[in-house]
Amino acid sequence: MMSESAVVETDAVEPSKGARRKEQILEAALGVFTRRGYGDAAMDEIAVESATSKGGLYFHFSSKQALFGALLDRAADLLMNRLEAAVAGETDPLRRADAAITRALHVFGSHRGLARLFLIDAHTREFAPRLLAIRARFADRIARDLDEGVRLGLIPPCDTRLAGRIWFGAVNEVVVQWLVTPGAPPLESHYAELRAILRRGLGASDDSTAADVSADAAGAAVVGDREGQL
Amino acid sequence: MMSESAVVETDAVEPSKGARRKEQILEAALGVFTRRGYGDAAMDEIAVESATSKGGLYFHFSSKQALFGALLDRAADLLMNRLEAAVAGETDPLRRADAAITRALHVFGSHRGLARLFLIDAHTREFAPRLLAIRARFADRIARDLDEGVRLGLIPPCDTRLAGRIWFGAVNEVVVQWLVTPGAPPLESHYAELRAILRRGLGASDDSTAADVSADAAGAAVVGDREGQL
Amino acid sequence: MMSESAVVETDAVEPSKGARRKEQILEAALGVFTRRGYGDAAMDEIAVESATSKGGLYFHFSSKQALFGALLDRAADLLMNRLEAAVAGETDPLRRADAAITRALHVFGSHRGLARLFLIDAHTREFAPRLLAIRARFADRIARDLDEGVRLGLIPPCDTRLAGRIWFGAVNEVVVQWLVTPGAPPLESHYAELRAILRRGLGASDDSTAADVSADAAGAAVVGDREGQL
Amino acid sequence: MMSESAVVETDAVEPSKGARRKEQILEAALGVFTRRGYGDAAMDEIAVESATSKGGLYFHFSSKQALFGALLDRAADLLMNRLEAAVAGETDPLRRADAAITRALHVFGSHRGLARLFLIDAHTREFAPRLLAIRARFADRIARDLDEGVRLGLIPPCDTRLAGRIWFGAVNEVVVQWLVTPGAPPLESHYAELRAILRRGLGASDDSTAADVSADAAGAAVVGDREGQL
DNA sequence: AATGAATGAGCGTTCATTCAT
DNA sequence: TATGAATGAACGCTCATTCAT
Repeated sequence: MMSESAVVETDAVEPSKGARRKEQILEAALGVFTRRGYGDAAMDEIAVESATSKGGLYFHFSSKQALFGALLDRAADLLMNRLEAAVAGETDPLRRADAAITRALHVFGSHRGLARLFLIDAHTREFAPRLLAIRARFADRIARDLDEGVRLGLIPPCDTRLAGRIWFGAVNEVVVQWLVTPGAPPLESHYAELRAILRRGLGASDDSTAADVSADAAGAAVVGDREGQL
Repeated sequence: MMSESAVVETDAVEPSKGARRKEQILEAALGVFTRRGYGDAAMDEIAVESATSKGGLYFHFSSKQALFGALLDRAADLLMNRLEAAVAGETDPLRRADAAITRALHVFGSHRGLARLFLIDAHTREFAPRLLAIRARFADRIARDLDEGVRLGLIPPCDTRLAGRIWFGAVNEVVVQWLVTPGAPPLESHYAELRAILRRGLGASDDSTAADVSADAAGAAVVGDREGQL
Repeated sequence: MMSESAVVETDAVEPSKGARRKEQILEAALGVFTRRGYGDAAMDEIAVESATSKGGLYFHFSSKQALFGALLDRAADLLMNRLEAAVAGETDPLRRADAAITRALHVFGSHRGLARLFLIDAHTREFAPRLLAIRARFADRIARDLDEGVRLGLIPPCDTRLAGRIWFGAVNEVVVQWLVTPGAPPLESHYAELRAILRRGLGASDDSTAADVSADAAGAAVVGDREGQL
Repeated sequence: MMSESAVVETDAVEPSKGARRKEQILEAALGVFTRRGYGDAAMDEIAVESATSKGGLYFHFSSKQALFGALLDRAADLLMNRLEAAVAGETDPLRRADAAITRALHVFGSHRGLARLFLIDAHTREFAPRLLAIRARFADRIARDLDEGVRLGLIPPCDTRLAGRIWFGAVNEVVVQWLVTPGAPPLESHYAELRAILRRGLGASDDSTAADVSADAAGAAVVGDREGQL
């Protein structure tokens, strides 16, 4: 309906043909990297899958590494935007942190490919700095809210940076286990308890009325497991 | 016949020349995989480093993958032995779980290469099942103690498997961040707070008299950063 | 008919826009071929340097080879014009030959890039015939004067074609050595002795009053080392 | 007969299989480089022609450049050995220089491929230093004898290094013209006059009794145009 | 006339694996 | 057992050339 064209126009006034091509390539690349892992992904396959040519790939991206990097950056931006959006509706700092984590779980849960990219494939010498930055952004996002929580007396003082990392690590591991376990129950089934454990770990009271992601997921286009899509 | 018992002996008493050769190769392989990552490690280099030949490598291990797998298994066994040893001295289940985690941190902290291998490089399609099993062993180790803690009323009932994963994830992330951050403060500086957060997360009282790693590090042969050694 | 004279005009009066474009491209091409050598010169770079596009290049020249060929021809014409001009002022045949060689040394000496192009890069199967023709023109130029010298009894009869080649070869080698020797003394420092050796080789008396290049260099626009310019 | 095994043993006691392989490759490489020029020669073709595999090529030579370089070095050594041998029989310095040049003409004349390699293909940025060194060796060889000639008063003093270059350049050009001219008369037909011109150029008397190459070519295995052979 | 995105054959190089010795 | 020369498929990347606009 109306909202559809509205959404399209949000991004830019009709993406140029060049931009669309680039998008095509990124999409194909996500698929191939996801399926094969960085090392085993062949530019040839990405070329075929994106219905272009090897030369075309190199016209738009200067190298395999650059292509993967672009994918990573784009995914990071998107993820952070999602988190910011999820957090925007909350004022209580702990509930903001909650919301960020829950949304992250949610996004990864509906995008296995993205999750693989981020949490597994990117762990290579050459992408370490980029990945480090991304993880830092996430941990900061959490730590900032926790700091605020400390300031308001909601939780006792602690090393909030470390706590942010712990939270990220916990989410990460839960997602990775779920990623590599075929037939595992949906990620959602762990939301509540994960959240509770993390909150309690910081000495906050367990808040069972916490933000419900499935409620505010309005624009989040989460349809099952749409691989290769963000 | 004769040869069979001979083969059996290789495992325990007087390592045969063949077993020693295998050991030599595994040691060299650990070094190379550690330095270069799985993908960039060359069999050539392992051959040179183990003072054998490429043919020799393939006599003892059927493929690069098999070699890496063997390394992973061996390292996992050693790691778990360390954890069991650390845990053996404790009777209180929570302190046992504590001790396991602290020892894990400790081992990784003194063996960056090993940590990379386990926590990063092994994340490839082909090693997923093996890695999964290893992580499960670790999470189980924790979960078993937590179950006992619940049984004894030390902590309220909870999904202890999930908790195990959370603990592992937290440790994992803290170690990885430390791995990729040059000049980071020693891992030890985070022991206390990490432990506290995790314990509190399960509703246990903060136990400041918890097992001290530096005390039970007796057999831990932690000399600087002896890469390529367990 | 009409169009013919029009075409002719492009060569002399008011260069059409198209001809100017072609000139632009040839100039850029000279620079790039000179800098990189034929094999490593990229059409892309020539396109950028000539402020055109790849398509534009191919509109004016059917292929890379054709472009290089055109360059070679143009350069040859220019070089020969220079030689003819240098020779024009002399009536004594031996001094004419002298002048041609000296001027050649001079032109190459002030245009290293041109020298590379002619004396080195053009030695490829595909340009062999063109290059052969150019060398032949030069050798002929010399041989013609030598023939005249023989006719006048200035030198004893000899194989003047061979002598022309020898003279060219000597010049060539002296220039090439100078090209590839960084910090070599200026080419000029070898003029006198080279000339003497060549003349004597044909049994001519050494003529120390021979044409002085610096004197007749009037129109030779030798400003430092203006690569990419003739 | 007898002499055959004797010849084989001259070089070394039965060339090892590895050395033979290397020889095989060098021979094939000479053929391909000669036929296609350095830039257009494909390692694939060399592999096929040497009845090995691409991997085999790279086992013996670390790169295409290295392979070409080895060829160049080997050829240079052989050429210089030939020249030294030709020179050995002469005591008169001018006749020594004569002999060197005549032999060079002779060797090139019977090995077009070698000539191409040396005088044409090697003129690339990357081989410039190597080539320079080789040319310098040749020019030195000549210059040394000329110096001696000056010392003995056979020729008046002159810049013998320059003279060496001139001689080399003359030979070079005569050979190159012959190389690229199909159906040209044999190089030999120019020996006498070339020699005379060069000698006279230095003020030496024309010595028509000079060393005759065809006479001392005894062990030189010059059979028509045996390309790909040294 | 001119543009520049797109093509695709081809390149040099690598490396896990094999096998005659 | 052990060696190391040999293999060959596969890879990332380049670049002259084409063509819709």
